[in-house]
Amino acid sequence: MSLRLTNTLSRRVEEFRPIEPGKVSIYCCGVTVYDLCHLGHARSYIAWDVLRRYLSWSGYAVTFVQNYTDIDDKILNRAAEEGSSMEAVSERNIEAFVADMTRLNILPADRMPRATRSLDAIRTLISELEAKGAAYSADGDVYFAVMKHAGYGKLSGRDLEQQQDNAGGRVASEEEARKHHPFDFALWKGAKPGEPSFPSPWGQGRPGWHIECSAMVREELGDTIDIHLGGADLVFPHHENEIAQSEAATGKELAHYWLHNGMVNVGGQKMSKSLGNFTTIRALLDSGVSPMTLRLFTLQAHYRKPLDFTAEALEAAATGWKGLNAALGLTGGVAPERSELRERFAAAMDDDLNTSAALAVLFELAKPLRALANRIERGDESARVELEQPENQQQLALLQELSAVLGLQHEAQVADAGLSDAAIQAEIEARQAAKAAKDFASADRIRDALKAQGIELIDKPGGLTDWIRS
RNA sequence: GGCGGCAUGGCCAAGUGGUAAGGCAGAGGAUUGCAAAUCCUUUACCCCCAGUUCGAAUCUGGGUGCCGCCUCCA
Repeated sequence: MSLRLTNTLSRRVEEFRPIEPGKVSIYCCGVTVYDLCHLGHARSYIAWDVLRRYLSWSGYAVTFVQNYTDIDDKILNRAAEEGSSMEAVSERNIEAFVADMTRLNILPADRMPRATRSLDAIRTLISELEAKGAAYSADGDVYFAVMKHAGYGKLSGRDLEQQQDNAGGRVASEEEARKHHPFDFALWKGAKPGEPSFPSPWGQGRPGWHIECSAMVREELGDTIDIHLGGADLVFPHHENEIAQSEAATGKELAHYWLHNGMVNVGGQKMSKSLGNFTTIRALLDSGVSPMTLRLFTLQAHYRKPLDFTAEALEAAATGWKGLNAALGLTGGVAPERSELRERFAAAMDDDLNTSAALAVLFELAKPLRALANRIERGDESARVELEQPENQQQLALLQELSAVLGLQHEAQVADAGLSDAAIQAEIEARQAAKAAKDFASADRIRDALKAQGIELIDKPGGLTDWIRS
């Protein structure tokens, strides 16, 4: 079986066939860098990271491009608020983006173009559209004429005639007045006083949001790419407009496959900055949730479905990850050539990236291994011997291999600088003395005190006590 | 109003015609001074109604509830 993906264009699951055998070009809509990334971004980029890892694992040479939108009203607003500049806000948030993605073990894109560095490509594209009569200028702005593009609406299933009379939510503005059609959108926005602007044939100004992506896709990957990625909230208008611009200019299909991830919800509502119900990636990770827990949490659901973010679900993922992590902490092994479990894993992933089913394979692989790992942790030498058996070695290597495809990697126990090993050992001995004297109150006090410092005691048969940092 | 999607055990979540994966929680057991941790075992007929079928969670029709997009948004 080969990879099948849900293509938003057809709203169906389609077999994946690359333009060039063995190669895949991917463009992923990136972030507007006016603030820190939240869990919605994490979910999206984890999903696409897994797609990319799976394609690579399957033998494809993947070229992955992701953009930064570094000029936008929100960035300018933010800069004005804090009395800094557009560049300062962008740079800071790009740095934060890279740091957050790195923590989540998301592979960096092969190239990460920025809107402000792609101005030539943007201006060229707008000129072409203008020459083809698909764009018109009005008072320093340039708009795309949706009525001039026959395929408009093909991605989002929108009918211009039907939508026209309902403009609910649309705000009447000067900009609206300049448009020929309510769905027309700005390719170039004339400069406003005090805002950064760039020269163009239409005067000083800056690019509209949608044209940036069209230009960057083309510049980095060409007229037609294999896969275009993004959040479900980008289907309309962003991706619809992107298609219209690119296809009107080149006359070629922009992307063969459009994949969209579901939203992260909080209390049944979409997590978003405008609703203010968001948790940033770093706030969550800094609160003690491990990056791999977050990864597991998102991968337990299918990427297209909404994912409700709750403390309970996260807690469940944390406990689940603990088991996988224990098994992944083991070393050694040689993966078998063929394996029924590897085939099950691949079959699940081929089925529109069914990571939930793929994870079931990992849990199955990990089950006996984590038992061994935990026994070894507790000083059981026979477990060490069992682990050496070929069957376990193969299972371990396979677990490592498949986990890597999902970007799941072993997390070492968090080092606790607070207590030295010797100090902990001394406390354990004090507790043992108390136990020997049947002074259980003191013994419990010592145990609780250690636990409060992240040291967990494990009583073993024979009156011995091990400890681990929890 | 238009377009799209979802509804599976206490929670999360796979499964798209052949009799319900997996994770968490819970229960029982082992271990422990008691715990914790760990190990073993274990728990569902799929929102409602009607229909198609030998057979449906899975297909069709209707209903109910929820969500996303239509305005910046992963």
